[in-house]
Amino acid sequence: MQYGIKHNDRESICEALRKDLLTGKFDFEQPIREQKLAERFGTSRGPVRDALLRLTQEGVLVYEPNKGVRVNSPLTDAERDVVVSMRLRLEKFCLEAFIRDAKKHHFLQLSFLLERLNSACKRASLPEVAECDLALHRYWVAQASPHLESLWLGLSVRMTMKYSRLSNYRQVIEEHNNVIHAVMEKDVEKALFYLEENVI
Amino acid sequence: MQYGIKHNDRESICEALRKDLLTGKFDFEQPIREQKLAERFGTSRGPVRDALLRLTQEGVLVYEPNKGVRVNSPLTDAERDVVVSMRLRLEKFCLEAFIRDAKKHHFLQLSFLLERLNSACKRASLPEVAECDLALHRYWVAQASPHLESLWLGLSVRMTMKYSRLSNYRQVIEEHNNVIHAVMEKDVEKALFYLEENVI
DNA sequence: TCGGATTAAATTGTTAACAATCCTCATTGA
DNA sequence: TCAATGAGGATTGTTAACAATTTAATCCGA
Repeated sequence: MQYGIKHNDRESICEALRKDLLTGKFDFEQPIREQKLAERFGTSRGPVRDALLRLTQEGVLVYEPNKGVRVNSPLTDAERDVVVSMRLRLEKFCLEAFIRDAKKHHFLQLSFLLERLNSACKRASLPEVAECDLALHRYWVAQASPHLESLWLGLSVRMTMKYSRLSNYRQVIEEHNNVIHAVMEKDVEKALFYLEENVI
Repeated sequence: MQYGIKHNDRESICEALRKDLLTGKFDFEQPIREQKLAERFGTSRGPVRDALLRLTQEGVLVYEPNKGVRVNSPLTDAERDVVVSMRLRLEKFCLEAFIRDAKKHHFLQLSFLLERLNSACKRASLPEVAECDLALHRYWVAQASPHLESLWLGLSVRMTMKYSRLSNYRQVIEEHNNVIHAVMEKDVEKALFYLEENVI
């Protein structure tokens, strides 16, 4: 299943906003207005509120009663360290399970996602690289444990927001190639090693 | 600040539902109807939808487009292990920071929450024990890192749902006494040791 | 009797209007 | 001049009605 498929408004609005937030299109501390977003997405305020509520729960936005939401302040370095180690713990578990159970078409999908990341890097488009990077990691998490997917998403978005290592495109490709080749060879040790290198 | 203060409908509905879900008042697999909840809480479906959406994001409920939500299936043992270790990583970080920075009135609040847990245990009321237990842990997390509070909540609720060790009331009190006395003495080592024993 | 199409009911998704709250800024009075 | 006050607008919170979708029941024909 692709992530591009949008079931309803609140889903698609949420994904679009998350993308904007990850690439820094909203100012910190500046409130985000529901009406404005509703006009932008061509809906009423209802679905927009749903999306904002969800992004609040993910920690991307922060909410004050009767005042709306604004971009959350960045994590401290110490907080980020904690989040990174939690994400690693989670993603290692999932990657191991993925390698154990993956069938041929899963590997195929992986190649496809890697190629998409590759192409985004060549175009040097930061928003697309960020999206493809997350989509790739998300794939093995979702396959291995749907239960933990939304938990993983919250961690990843929050730690990606702080600062993005993604601007070194050559390195991004290199790192993911390493991980995925190890996965293809079903070499758990090596895959986890490269993953640790990648998720920092 | 107390958690009992409700800013608006969606907050209070969310807390009430979470409490019910933690103590198993809804059947697995049985869909949860918005209209029914709206009548129960004396509101319209709007705030109910907000609460359900939020609980979905926390992983307590699972959502299917056009079909509503139902109670999520429990974690596998392996998944639960991962969640427990993540929560421990997070909570150790927070408890350490809390001990470092806490002032007198924080300790006072801690005593109050411990007393509330004590009293709930004496009354042998499982829902209240569960709530007081979470409120206690939540306090030092919220104090140490508001950023990570909602993340912590998701982890805790999800792992508590699987099975509750809380029915052994004597042990609950014992464990929390140990942790909090260590905190009061600002003995980080000991506090973390007892916390590890407590969060399983 | 069984399977498939059709209709009706129930439920979720969306919208626009209204209520409540917050913010801005001009006015007032000392 | 400056702080307190209050009116007005802007924004969020809630509601009820409507649209779209799913689920259940009915009917029909083989």
